[in-house]
Amino acid sequence: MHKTNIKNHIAKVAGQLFYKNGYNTTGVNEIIDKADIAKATLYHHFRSKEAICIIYLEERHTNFMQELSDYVTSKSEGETKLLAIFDFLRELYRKEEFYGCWAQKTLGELRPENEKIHQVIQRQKKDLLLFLGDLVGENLHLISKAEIEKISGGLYLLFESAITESHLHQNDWPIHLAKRIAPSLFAEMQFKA
Amino acid sequence: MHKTNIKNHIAKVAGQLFYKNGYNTTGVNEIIDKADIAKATLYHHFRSKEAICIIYLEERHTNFMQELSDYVTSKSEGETKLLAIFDFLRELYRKEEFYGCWAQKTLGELRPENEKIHQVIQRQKKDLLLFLGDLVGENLHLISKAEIEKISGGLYLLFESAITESHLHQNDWPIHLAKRIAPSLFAEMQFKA
DNA sequence: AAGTGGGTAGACAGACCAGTCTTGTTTATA
DNA sequence: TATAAACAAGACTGGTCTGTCTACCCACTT
Repeated sequence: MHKTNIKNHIAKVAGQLFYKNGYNTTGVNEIIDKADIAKATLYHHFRSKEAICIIYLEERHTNFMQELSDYVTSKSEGETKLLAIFDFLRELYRKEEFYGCWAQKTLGELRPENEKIHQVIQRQKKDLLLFLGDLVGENLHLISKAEIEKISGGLYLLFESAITESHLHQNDWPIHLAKRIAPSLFAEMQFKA
Repeated sequence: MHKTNIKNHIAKVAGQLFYKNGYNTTGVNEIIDKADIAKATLYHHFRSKEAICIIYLEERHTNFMQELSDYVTSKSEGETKLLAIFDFLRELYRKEEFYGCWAQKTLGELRPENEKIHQVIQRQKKDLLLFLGDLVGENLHLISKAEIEKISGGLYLLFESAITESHLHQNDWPIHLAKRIAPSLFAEMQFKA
């Protein structure tokens, strides 16, 4: 273990455990065991378990958005680029250690009075929605903002359930189906480029 | 408290707590406090906390499917009936005590090795999928089974994310949007009746 | 050579967890 | 009226939880 970046190391290990086993069922003792550090070290770097959770959520989100963005950027303009978001999901699904949407999982575990994390997750999903809005705007000849919102919102709904349902059913048919029906969202639209 | 149906009473109270606050963060002590019963009574009726959880999931599901079925039955044939599933969701959303999908919430809290509950939830979602398949078959003139599966699968994906996302965003736009884009799934199909 | 800061190990506190058990009360029914 | 089942109240077991604390180590700088 290189001491250069223990904080990152803790966050990474904790994140893997949170994602796989859930936030509540993962104890700090399990984290320090797996990370091979002392408890005092953990609490030297993080104020609380919840603080680790927030770092975990933000790290995953940043990473996910970056990778998604990189992935679609490499695809050719137009319909291909829009539908590539589902190919990205399929690759994500195929990776070992896929357990659905980390944000939804975490959200479901918290009591409603925990508003801090709820807000973090809401903001992240709005991020995704904005990203899809831009993507639609850049790849379709649309007249109104309303149409962009309708189409990107539709992609968003399909995208989200593709993640969740493929995990639930332990099968990637929701991802393929989402990709297959997505084109009907912009059937009468013209593609750019 | 009428002694006639204490088991149902316990399941109901526990279910409310599980749904609102999460399975793991709800302790049996909280359940017996809120249900106003003794701990021995709880364990007289249920083998374990997990047993209550399974009853809770099954009760919710049965109830939900029955109400959904009743709701759509009352609507006129064709497109109206298919889209009524989203109106049903909107009413569900408006009710107090809406916290998204109980099954997804519960699933996200469990460690992957807990297969029993995972299977229960998988079966329930397949139930819903079958119900939608029947509904589509009865209300659209379709030629192939493949088309029924595509359309009902699409409705399923929209339906599921409408529930989840309306809770996440604390707003019912996902439900309205899902209803609005659903018709593009069967745009070129002919409605029966 | 002394001091400083990030790390280790692990005991500890105080709360809570699921589940068991004992004791006694109420209720229904035979 | 006798009996058994359902329920109440809560002590108790053995364990886990988050978070704090002490005490020590070691590598670095000054």
